[in-house]
Amino acid sequence: MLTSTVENYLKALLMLSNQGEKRVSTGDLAKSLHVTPGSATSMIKTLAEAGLANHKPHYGVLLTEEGQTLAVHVVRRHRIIELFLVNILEMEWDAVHAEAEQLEHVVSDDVIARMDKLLGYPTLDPHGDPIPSVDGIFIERPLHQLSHCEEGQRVKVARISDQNSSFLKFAESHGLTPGATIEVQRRNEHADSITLQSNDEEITLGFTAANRIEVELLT
Amino acid sequence: MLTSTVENYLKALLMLSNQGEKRVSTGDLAKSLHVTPGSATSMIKTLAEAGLANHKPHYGVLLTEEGQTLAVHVVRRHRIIELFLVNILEMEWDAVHAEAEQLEHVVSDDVIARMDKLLGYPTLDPHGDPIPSVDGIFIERPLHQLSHCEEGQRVKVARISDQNSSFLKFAESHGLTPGATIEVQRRNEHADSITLQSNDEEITLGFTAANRIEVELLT
DNA sequence: CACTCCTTTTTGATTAATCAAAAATTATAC
DNA sequence: GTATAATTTTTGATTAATCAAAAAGGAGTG
Repeated sequence: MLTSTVENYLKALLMLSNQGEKRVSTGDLAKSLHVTPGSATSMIKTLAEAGLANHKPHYGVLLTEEGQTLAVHVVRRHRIIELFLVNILEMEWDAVHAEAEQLEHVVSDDVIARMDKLLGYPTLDPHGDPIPSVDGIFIERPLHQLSHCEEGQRVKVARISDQNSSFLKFAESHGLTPGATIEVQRRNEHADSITLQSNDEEITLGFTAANRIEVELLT
Repeated sequence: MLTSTVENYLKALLMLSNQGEKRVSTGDLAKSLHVTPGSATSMIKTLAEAGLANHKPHYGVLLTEEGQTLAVHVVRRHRIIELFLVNILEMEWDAVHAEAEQLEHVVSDDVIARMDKLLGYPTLDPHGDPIPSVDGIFIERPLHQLSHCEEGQRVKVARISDQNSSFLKFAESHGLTPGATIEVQRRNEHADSITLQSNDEEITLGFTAANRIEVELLT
């Protein structure tokens, strides 16, 4: 069996490579896992020896087919657990990421299958991220970044791609949760900001924050 | 935070000492955790240095107040998780022990509190073992060992004190689950066996097996 | 008291994961 | 085409947990 640490490296590699599209640098990997570059290098070697990654020294790493499959399964476990914690145990959506981070490494496939069933075979987690199927298929929707929307555009919030608890709390407090409908009032390139109508309040977000909110365009 | 390994040693010490009644020998501890005596000795030292256990070299270990409190909390987590897996996720009662063994080390107190609430603040786990309260109180019932019951005695199964999956499967298949009512038909000291009427079948158990079944006497 | 037996402790090695700091490599600049 | 900067890799140490095997300790027997 894989250690939690190995699973975390696999998951990070999956994310940083954009599901295997591009090579990942040692430095980026190290940063994303909060370890030193030396630690990343040595784990990369371990993964390569185990046939889970492909390493060209000084030119980055990429998961092998096998590594990618394992990584996708960790992501699947993570997202099913998150939804379970929110829907069944009624946890706050900003707290479940940290909890799932721990559970994903120890929960058996049997338990995941039962959670999946109890949840009605969901396809999206509480943050709007797709839940890969058992055979590792991601169903990606064609989404747009809120930061790129034009004035007057009405949109449906589809996904918050930031797991930071305080950002999630902030988003929720302004009605920016998956499923919510909002309208872009104004955008100001110079001020680097976009103003939205959400429920009956008006909020202005910087582009960096608006970047983390993905939407579906309406009408 | 404590490592899973430390938590497992604490739990084993709690059990082997009969909730702190008697000192535990290094050998017994090692055996119960499937490690060599040397490993046990070195962990005992670690626990003693951390103030979680009291070690008299060559004369056994005992948990300190602090160690005992921590151990009881691990047991509480374990048993709530077991009941959750059976009642909410509908797992088989013989499979939940192994799963809970993993989960007990990573599930947060918040999740345990939510499971506890969802289950209706239960006091017994699926095997009839008491679930300690948040403040560490065990409610022990006055139970009898089935092996000591007399002929003609009608009893209610209260607890199966064996977590072995195949034994649990066997017990269940003969109706020997907590809550079931059975009657002692015969006991035979020489044959080391006891014969029971359970549902509409008759089964004979050796005393060793009957020892693991605890009961409440009826009428 | 000495001898043996059994248990416990100690010692030295190993594995996974990490870090800090030194060395090597690649990329960039002039 | 050498020097400089940035990144990556290597090296050597550390920590937690373990094992195998050697050494030490306690208990019972004669």
